[in-house]
Amino acid sequence: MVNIGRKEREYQEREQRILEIARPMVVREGYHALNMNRIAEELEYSKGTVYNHFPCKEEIILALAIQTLEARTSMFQRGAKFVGRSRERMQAIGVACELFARLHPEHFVVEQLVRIPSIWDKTSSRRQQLLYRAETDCLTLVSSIVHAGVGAGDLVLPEGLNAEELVFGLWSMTFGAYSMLATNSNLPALGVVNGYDAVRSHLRHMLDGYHWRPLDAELDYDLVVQRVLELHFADEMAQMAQMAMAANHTTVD
Amino acid sequence: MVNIGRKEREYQEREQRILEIARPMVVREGYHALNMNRIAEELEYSKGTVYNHFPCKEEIILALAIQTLEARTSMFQRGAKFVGRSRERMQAIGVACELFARLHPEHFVVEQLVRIPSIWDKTSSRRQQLLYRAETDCLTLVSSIVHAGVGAGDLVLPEGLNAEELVFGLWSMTFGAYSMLATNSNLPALGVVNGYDAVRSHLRHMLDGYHWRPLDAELDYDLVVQRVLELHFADEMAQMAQMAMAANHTTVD
DNA sequence: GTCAATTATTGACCAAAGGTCAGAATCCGT
DNA sequence: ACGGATTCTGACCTTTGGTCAATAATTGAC
Repeated sequence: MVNIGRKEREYQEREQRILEIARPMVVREGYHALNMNRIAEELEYSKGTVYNHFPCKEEIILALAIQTLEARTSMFQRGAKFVGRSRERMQAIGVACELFARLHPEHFVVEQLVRIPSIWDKTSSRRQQLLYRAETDCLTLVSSIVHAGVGAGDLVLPEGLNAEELVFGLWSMTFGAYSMLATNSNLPALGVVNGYDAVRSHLRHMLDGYHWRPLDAELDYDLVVQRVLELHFADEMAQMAQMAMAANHTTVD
Repeated sequence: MVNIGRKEREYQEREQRILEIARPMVVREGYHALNMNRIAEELEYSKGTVYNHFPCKEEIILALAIQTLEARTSMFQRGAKFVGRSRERMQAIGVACELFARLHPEHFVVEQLVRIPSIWDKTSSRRQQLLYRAETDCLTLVSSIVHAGVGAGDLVLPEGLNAEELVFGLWSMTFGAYSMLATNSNLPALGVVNGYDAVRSHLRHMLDGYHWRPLDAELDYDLVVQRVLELHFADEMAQMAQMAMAANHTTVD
């Protein structure tokens, strides 16, 4: 049965290659440039073979979105390893979330696309379930920290709001803000100078509003961020520094 | 010159009709169903004439988005008429925002679409400027309330955060949350039972976090919402009630 | 090693849809 | 009524998502 194994492996590898080819197409040139002919060409297989893997173009988008979510969850998991009180660990998730958005803006484009009804509706419910599963995994990770906070007595949820709904709020804020930062070039003209700083401030004040202890005034969360970065995201911090340097150079030039 | 006037008027009316035809197409059947041939057919003019008005399909989406933003701004303006302290007036904007999202979910689809780079990039910078202008008008209205709050001493903005960035936070939260509520049917399964209530709670707690007086504990904002609805959105309240009744009926049936 | 059955691959083909433009139709001032 | 300007038309072109009958490759029984 070693041959069946090889076949299967080759099939999986080709599926990955299709996604590797498709992602930069979507990211660099937009949804319209995602072209089945071009994918087949770059893959060096015929179009029919590509359609053997994905029944339609939209299914590729969905597959990319699932990968994206998995990548984000794994980033969140690294943040969640931070040892500390519940709100510190939530701050660690926030660090992971911001890093993910800033280092991999390409993932965001895909997440926005997959929400478009005319794209979503063309995909198979099998893969839709996979995305839902990935989404659940990510949300469960975050809401477990909320539950821990409630359990430790650091947080009291107001009546009529459950832990998942609180996470929904954090998710909405980051999704909305990072989407706009990635796509709305009018923001600086509107007076939004540093969007990422603003998001961090909003999240912190929102959790303060819910009285999640220790409050911002009771603990230096900037220090927590520093420690999270050093302990769990050293590589990403270096990448960010490199990006900042590159940006400086182009500004100077 | 009365004839030139008539011509011009007919041209404008036809442009409106194109948008009236296009909106339900996008809303009911999605972006893919927005079809220039069908528009021409329903308009009872040839395709070339439609292209006289809009150089490409995407330009129609952008025009719809501008209309949407104008409709939202006018709703916000009605809310802003509420007489009270700054945070009460911000609450009135919140009421307008939620009503707009719930009563006109079709507008949301368009706002999401126009952010897609592959759509945005195909539009004329002339119309892009129009959208930016409409966006500025809306944001300015809201940020003027923040400024009023600061001026009255009810709100002290933390260092490094300006009024526009605070509004950006409210905007991100509502945009992100209402987008997801409109497109992610997995939310109830994730535990998000009542998304709209959650958003209201988040906004309130966020503003509490910023210590915008009077705090939630110092004033009954549910009562403010009631008064805003009665004073400025009586029609919309009736519509909501009707929608709720219709939903009940289908549930019962 | 051979061969038939099964499976995988191909690329010509189709239909749908965005976009163009030369000519037809209409309008308008004289 | 006329001629020039403007507007409108729809046949036509191109691109591209998607199909499927024909072909090639693989496999396993003998």
